[in-house]
Amino acid sequence: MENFSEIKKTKIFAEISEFDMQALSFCLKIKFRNYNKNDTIIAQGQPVEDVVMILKGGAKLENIDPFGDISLITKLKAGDIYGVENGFMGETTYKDTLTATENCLVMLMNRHRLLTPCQNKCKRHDIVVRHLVQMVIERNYELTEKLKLLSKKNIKEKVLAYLQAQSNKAGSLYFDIPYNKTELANYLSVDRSALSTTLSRLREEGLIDFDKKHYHIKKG
Amino acid sequence: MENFSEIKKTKIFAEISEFDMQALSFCLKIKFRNYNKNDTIIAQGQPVEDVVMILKGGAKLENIDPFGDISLITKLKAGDIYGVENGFMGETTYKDTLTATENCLVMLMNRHRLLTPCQNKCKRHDIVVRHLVQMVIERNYELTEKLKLLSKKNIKEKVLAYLQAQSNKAGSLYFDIPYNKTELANYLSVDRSALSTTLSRLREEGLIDFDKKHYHIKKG
DNA sequence: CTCAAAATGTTGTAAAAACAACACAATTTC
DNA sequence: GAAATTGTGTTGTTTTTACAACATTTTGAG
Repeated sequence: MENFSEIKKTKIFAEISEFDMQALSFCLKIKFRNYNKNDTIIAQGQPVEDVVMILKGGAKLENIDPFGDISLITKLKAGDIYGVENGFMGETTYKDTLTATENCLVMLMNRHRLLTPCQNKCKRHDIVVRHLVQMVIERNYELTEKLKLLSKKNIKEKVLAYLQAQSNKAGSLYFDIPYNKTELANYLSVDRSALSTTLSRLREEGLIDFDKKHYHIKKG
Repeated sequence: MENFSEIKKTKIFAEISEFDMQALSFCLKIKFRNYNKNDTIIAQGQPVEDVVMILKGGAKLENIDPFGDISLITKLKAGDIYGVENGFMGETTYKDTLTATENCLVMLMNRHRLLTPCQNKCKRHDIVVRHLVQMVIERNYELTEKLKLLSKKNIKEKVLAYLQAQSNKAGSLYFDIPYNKTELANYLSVDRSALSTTLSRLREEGLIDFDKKHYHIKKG
């Protein structure tokens, strides 16, 4: 089956055999698209048709507010999905913009088919729904974490909380983050130069060290 | 059945008959608790045992960070739940504090039983899970909305975006919000007096009007 | 490898927010 | 209904942040 090797790698479809995937492909009206770096995969305001899954490459999810200000919501990598909430909430248009940050292979699934138990009551479909729920809950968890970050009252606390969370996630005081400085500022909703100053001061104080996307939290 | 009239009013159990609820009660190891105003329903750090649902009354969900700063995440009212994500994510302790803001009747459900399809493959259980998923997705949606608020770069934009969202939700330019000024400041993670100043200026400019928890957005 | 574009750190300045203190209003409690 | 508690608006001060401009470094495309 087309692109099955990539599909197999994703959490949602890992348990599905190629034969079952064949049927599921039909059931979910699966389509594939290729995008080049910087291509728009989904444009905010577009009518909601599909749930999108990144199969290869990466993309950034951004929101543009009425004033034209852009904020980085998160980055998506292979296996990540976008559009389930929109589908479930009965939204008629996408509420964010998804842009390829590198060349991408993307899989589109019909949102109605994905969320409504299929007529055939196929086991495969159930498995997919179960994983989908799991992913939504994980996403929920991440959103809550980010919310706690943005609730901090100054840049220093935001950065430290972010780095601490990343450190915990990595299980080490040495870790890489997915954002460069410009993107991190955007992610934390703070001014880039202010973030730069804060990071420099934290390094000065001996609390952290960093190089490019690599960071180190110095305890004690 | 005990408290069935209250249970019946909630979205999750609305479709369940008293007879089925009887069985479900056993299946989910349902317990009831009464709390007085200001009582702690869940203390942050406590081991996760149950998913909590407010049956009567109201509560506030707050998070206390390592510095001791408290931030208001949201208010819960009858029918709202807390603890599903914790359960699903394999967390061993509750990550937030839930406090009764008025006298409360609360229902506790065993988190394992709630999330794992039951042995009896009972239809009732499936219905509950489906509604649960719906609620998690709605919550996800709300979190995303709040995230967009907190991403705004100044208090004025935060307030206006919040009020706009509430106005949309109510479907009118006249609407009530669930927070008083102090709580709103907390919810938006801004200083109370700064919020007060901003609101006064917005009223001065003729953009909005308000009294207590009642607001009015003046267009054009 | 070369050159253009993007990212980064730094600095000074202006704007915004936090903080603190207070008077007064509203609400709750007994 | 009186007293105590909590909420609100205002003001002045301090701290933090955003903004803008710039020099340098890094990255990426051809």
